[in-house]
Amino acid sequence: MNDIAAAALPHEDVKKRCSTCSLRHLCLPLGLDQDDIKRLDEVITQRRKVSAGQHLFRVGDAFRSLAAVRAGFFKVYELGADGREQVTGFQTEGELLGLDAISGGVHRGNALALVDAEVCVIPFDRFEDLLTGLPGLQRRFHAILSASIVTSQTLMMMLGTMRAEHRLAAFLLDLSTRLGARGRSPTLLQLPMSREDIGNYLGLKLETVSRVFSQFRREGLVAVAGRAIEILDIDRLRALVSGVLRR
Amino acid sequence: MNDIAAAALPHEDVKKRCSTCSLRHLCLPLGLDQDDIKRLDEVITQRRKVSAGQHLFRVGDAFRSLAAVRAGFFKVYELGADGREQVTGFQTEGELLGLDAISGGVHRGNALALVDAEVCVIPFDRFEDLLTGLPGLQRRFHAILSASIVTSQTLMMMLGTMRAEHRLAAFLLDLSTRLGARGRSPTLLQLPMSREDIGNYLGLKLETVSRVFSQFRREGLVAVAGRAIEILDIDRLRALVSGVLRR
DNA sequence: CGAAGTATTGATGTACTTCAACGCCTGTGG
DNA sequence: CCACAGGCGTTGAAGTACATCAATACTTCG
Repeated sequence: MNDIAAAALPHEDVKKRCSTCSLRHLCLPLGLDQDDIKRLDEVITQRRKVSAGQHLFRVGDAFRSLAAVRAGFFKVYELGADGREQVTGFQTEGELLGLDAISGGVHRGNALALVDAEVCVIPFDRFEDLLTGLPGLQRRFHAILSASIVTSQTLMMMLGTMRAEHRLAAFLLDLSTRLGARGRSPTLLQLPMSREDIGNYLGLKLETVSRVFSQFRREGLVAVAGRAIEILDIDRLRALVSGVLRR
Repeated sequence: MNDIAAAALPHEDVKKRCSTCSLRHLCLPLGLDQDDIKRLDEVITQRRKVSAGQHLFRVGDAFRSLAAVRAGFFKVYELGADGREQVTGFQTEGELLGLDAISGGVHRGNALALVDAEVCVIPFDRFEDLLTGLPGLQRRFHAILSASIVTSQTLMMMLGTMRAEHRLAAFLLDLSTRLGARGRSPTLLQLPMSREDIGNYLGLKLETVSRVFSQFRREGLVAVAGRAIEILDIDRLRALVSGVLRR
């Protein structure tokens, strides 16, 4: 099963798709002309490398800028009053970090790089100023914020109503979709996070995650080799999530 | 215990606090001058009454405007693929409805008035145009969107890590805080929603909600008379949520 | 090679659900 | 006015999905 591990995550360079940063990539279809892009480039100048195991920011850090992930994978998590951890999301290429810190001016979560990563730094003051002159970009930014609300609500729905197998299926499909949209293989996934992280995100314990993976393997839904996952029957996975397959 | 029912929710008029609408109220501390307020008033002209049991919008409705709740209480819920309901939030005075529809242009949830309600209609196109000219308002709007993300994430955390009693305690405290901030009693709550709605929101069954209410009553944390709730020991309730009181 | 982190699998425990019965309240029609 | 139905809430008994505890294997790295 080592072929899976080898084939997943073709980590070639992503620079072709966005010359400066993923946010610019997000904005290109918005009718920004050369001038607008130049102004955007003037705001987004700084890049930052974050190696695996390092934090990009931590709870309580002053919020001064958003970060657009250029490469790599982040886990964002909070710590409850009694120290229990709750993972609130996994962010990869083209996704923004720090949106929840705009209100409050302080980061609410810890952003940890799960693999070596790189981000574009977007100073928020200057970015907001820029928005007032670029209605298309403003509109886009509001849509991004709104989409982030939708993502959280979808997860809420999962945590509130779904069973363990449905949650894991939904998780795999979400990852597949997001990676597929970024030109990666939608069926060969190299998970950057542990079973414990997945479980934490899904409101499950790591043993349960492991058991469900094994169950999926037995049922021929996926091939599992540690953190390398191949989706074998995406239709049945989808059917599981949509509740067509009840027990 | 009828005194509780009588005392809760003094439903007198709210016009004193915000002459046109709750959003304007939100914006007043932002250094908007008379001119700015006038421009805001020109955009927010329409009000709409929604009587109890009526929907303000439904899934799939075209998104053209946000709604600021002036009075009453809404429940926003989604229906899963198989018809299961998931309540994503309860909105009251001064809170916005429809933020999740900005991306996509279509409402993702159903907004149902639990009691007679009234909203201010905020045409979103014109509102966005207005933002470009009013940096303070823009900033405030971004903060509102961001706060909405935080709210969802907090609920995620609850659903993912907390036990039934902790969830209900957190729910009561959240309600208490929000109503308190709006000049209502923070200890005498007249819940506008059923046990089933609460359970659905918290990822629990209605029987469980009922049992936990009874448990809280036995422990002297709250007085319960149907939907009229009096918080008797807010400190112990807080201790429960923060995990200080483990079993 | 040994140590530490990570994953799998089994046995047992439990928090919550499900099923069911009953009481309370409100409204409606005879 | 009372009878009765339907919605909502409470409480008990039994069932189940997941957690917890525990043993073992795998993977990585010094």
